[in-house]
Amino acid sequence: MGSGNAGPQNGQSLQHGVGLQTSTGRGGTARRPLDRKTILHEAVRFIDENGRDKLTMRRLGSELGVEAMALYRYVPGREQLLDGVVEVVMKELNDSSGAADTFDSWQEYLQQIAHAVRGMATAHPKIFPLVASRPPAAPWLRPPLRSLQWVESFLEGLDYYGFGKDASVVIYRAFSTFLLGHLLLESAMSLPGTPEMGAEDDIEVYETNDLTAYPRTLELKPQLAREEFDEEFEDALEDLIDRIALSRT
Amino acid sequence: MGSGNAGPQNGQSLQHGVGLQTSTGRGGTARRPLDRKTILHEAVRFIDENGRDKLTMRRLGSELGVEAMALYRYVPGREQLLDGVVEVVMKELNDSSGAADTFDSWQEYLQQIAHAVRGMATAHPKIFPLVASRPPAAPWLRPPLRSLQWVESFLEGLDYYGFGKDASVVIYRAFSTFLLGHLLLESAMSLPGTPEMGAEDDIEVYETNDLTAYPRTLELKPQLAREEFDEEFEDALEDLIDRIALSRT
DNA sequence: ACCTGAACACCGTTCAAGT
DNA sequence: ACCTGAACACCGTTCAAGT
Repeated sequence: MGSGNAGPQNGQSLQHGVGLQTSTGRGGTARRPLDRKTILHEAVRFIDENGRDKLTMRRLGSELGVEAMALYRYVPGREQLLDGVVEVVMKELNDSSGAADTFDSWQEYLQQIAHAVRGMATAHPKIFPLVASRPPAAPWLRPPLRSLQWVESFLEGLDYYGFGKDASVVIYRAFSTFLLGHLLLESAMSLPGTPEMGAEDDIEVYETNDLTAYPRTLELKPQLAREEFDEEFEDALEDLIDRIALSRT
Repeated sequence: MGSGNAGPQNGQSLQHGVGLQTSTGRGGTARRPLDRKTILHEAVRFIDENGRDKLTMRRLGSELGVEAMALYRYVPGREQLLDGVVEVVMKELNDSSGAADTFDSWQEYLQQIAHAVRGMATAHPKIFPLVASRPPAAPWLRPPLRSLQWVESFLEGLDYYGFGKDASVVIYRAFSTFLLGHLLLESAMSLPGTPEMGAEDDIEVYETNDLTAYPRTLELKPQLAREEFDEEFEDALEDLIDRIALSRT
């Protein structure tokens, strides 16, 4: 093991050949126009792949074939860039939701809404926490349902199915917390898990957290470990819809 | 105060502690022992006050009266420091929960549990998102209920009140998503809100997001804006407990 | 034993300057 | 009009050196 090696091994696996852009070759130079939309979409792609913390003005620039400073012409700063990322996925969500009047019942409508939001969360598990926790533009917009357009369309749908105004507000709130809880949990659980141990001595051990001090947890570990997010989501969604139906009187 | 001697004492076991102790440092006491616990508690205090993004190894060090590098003797790095912060507040939560057998019914027991977790979230609104979204140590621990000790004690309580193993797992999961949804929402909404506009000309305006394109949202804005988190939490908690009662058969 | 100085490889952001 | 070089004030982290 460590001979007097002076070379510092940094624990990062960065620097694998990325750049295929940067002019060179390709007779046409093919410089993308580089507008705000291009930047935001690249940012979404990058976070999907590498996670929020790896997104850096400099790295995003190089991914687009420009220096970081060029981005400031289109985006005021890193924070607003992240806001823009949230905007992009919310727009995807808006576009993926069907019109209210294409369903046979309000139950089906709400089901479809919920599934559309879940689709966004599972398509972008590393972005969903941003949707969930960035401060909303208006204080009465609740994460993760935080776009005016989305809320307007939702209220429209509820109106179409005959829900009154008070009921609509209650439903919007119940939906928000329901979706936030389930989807954030699902996003969080789908992510890597703490990347410990850089040393290459031990490999095993790990999995066993020494649960001997926690007998009940140990006993239930197999059941706790079997996650059925699909089923859990569907069951809880049905529950929620049933409760709404009951309160409709 | 003394100072009969003239001339600067050179060498000498420097107890001086004079000097740069930045602002918030307690004036009097000389050098704190600086162990892991001290560091973690200071980190909690700092995030409570300034938020996660402002917490920096260098700033935390200066808050404790040392250079940043001194922290690395007690904490492996910034990420693990944040993990430690989560540990600290989870320990507070464990200590604040009463023993299961001090309640008259399982309903009361669950109520108390839920309120204890909510207490943690509202005491540390800037830390709760960390509790909610850091990858859990074991993949079958769900945020925000992510400490082995907590889960063990919870399972113990459910056992005490006669819940079977399967029911306990179901309840643990339902509780997780319930608490995650409600408390994360509450934390997120209690935070500053996007700090736009640095100009000091107008104050008003702002509030009106030009909702003319969103008539239904505009109409419901007053009701949407009136947040009653207490009531909402209590109502939803009762609902959850009622559902558990029903499934108990 | 515990802490610091100095150094390295990064950051976000600004601004004058290039084309 | 759009981009870059250079610079500034920060970061996390390592390591040899101080006491």
